[in-house]
Amino acid sequence: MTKVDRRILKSQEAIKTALITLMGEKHLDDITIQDISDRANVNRGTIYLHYLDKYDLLDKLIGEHMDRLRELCESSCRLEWTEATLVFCEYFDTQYSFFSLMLASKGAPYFRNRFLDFLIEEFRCELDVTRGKNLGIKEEVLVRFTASAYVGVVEWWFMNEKPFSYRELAEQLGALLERNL
Amino acid sequence: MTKVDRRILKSQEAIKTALITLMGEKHLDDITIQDISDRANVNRGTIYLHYLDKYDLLDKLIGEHMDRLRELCESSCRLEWTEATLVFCEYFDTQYSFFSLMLASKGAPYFRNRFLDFLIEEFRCELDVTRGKNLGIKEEVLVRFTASAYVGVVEWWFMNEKPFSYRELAEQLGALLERNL
DNA sequence: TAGAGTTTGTTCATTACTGAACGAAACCGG
DNA sequence: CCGGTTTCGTTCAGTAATGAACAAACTCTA
Repeated sequence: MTKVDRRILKSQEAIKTALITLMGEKHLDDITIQDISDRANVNRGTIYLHYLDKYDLLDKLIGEHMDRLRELCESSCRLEWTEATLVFCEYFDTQYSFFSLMLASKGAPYFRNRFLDFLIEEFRCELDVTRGKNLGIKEEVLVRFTASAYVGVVEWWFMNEKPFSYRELAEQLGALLERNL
Repeated sequence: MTKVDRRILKSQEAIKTALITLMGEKHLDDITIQDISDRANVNRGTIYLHYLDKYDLLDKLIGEHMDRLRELCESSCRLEWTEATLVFCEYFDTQYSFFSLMLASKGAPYFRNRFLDFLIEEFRCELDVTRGKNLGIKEEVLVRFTASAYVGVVEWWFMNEKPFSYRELAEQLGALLERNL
């Protein structure tokens, strides 16, 4: 990873936080590129230097969060699901405003799918259907089943404004994962 | 006032706030240009593009506050001293962290003098020693007398961490000014 | 649906900022 | 007092961001 010009990092950072705060105020469709550049205090053209359009911007923004979750996953892949889930839920908690915004906003389905795909990918490489409790169950089915369940619970947790701590969430989810994977 | 490139404004803003926060942590003499550029997330050379050195930077920073006070003065020059002082003290209050930092830090004497000079200048053009209560008193003396008194009280107010509200400060100062100018 | 006004996406020349490098000055521990 | 290290102030070629302009697409509303 070669060193990136700080101007690029600063511009992108400003643009991304501008989009996030704007999404807290109105729907993505009602946000113009001008709105974003104004809020980011950046020339309108600068946005096009880094992103195709606002959807690409949101896409990359979500992608970065998924990447960070993936990193967390890799750095704790030796752990059991219970502990790995704790690491995840801790991240959810620290990024609460972002995730709840993503799940609550109009763009929710898009984010949901990105998150689902991410989990499917992660679960797949940690799985073994050739023995044990899952003998006879198709990998594709098991993975989809579990990932959907996972997303559903996380989504519910955010939509209900953290009805309990992220530690409890992790405990419950962890137990259910152990049972199924 | 022609429109300034936003890059200039952003750089200068970052550099100035970097200096202010650093001055809250250590003495100006212990702050290096590198410290400032790191904190501002700006190339070291960029600082030299705008300022001669850290003293010039502080100088310009103080100057801007004096300019703002001068503007306040002009936009309310029709007012009596009591009301004009209220406008001043309100500004002191909103910029509390900056002013108390300036008066508390090692560079205090320098700031004090800038503030004193500013007041002397302002008082001088509002003054009339050819009649009334000040007949016979030299302008130079009266102006210096009053400005020093003013600075002394403001300094005391900041050093003692706002022993009372800025409104009270303005009332008291205003009354004393009316008596002397 | 016509037409006025936005928003978009792109181009262009200019400007500010960048990282890297450098010698010179200042600082500091032995 | 010396030699090593830090900080300074400056140069440089390269790059990112800028404001202005433009035609095209889109969105109102009359």
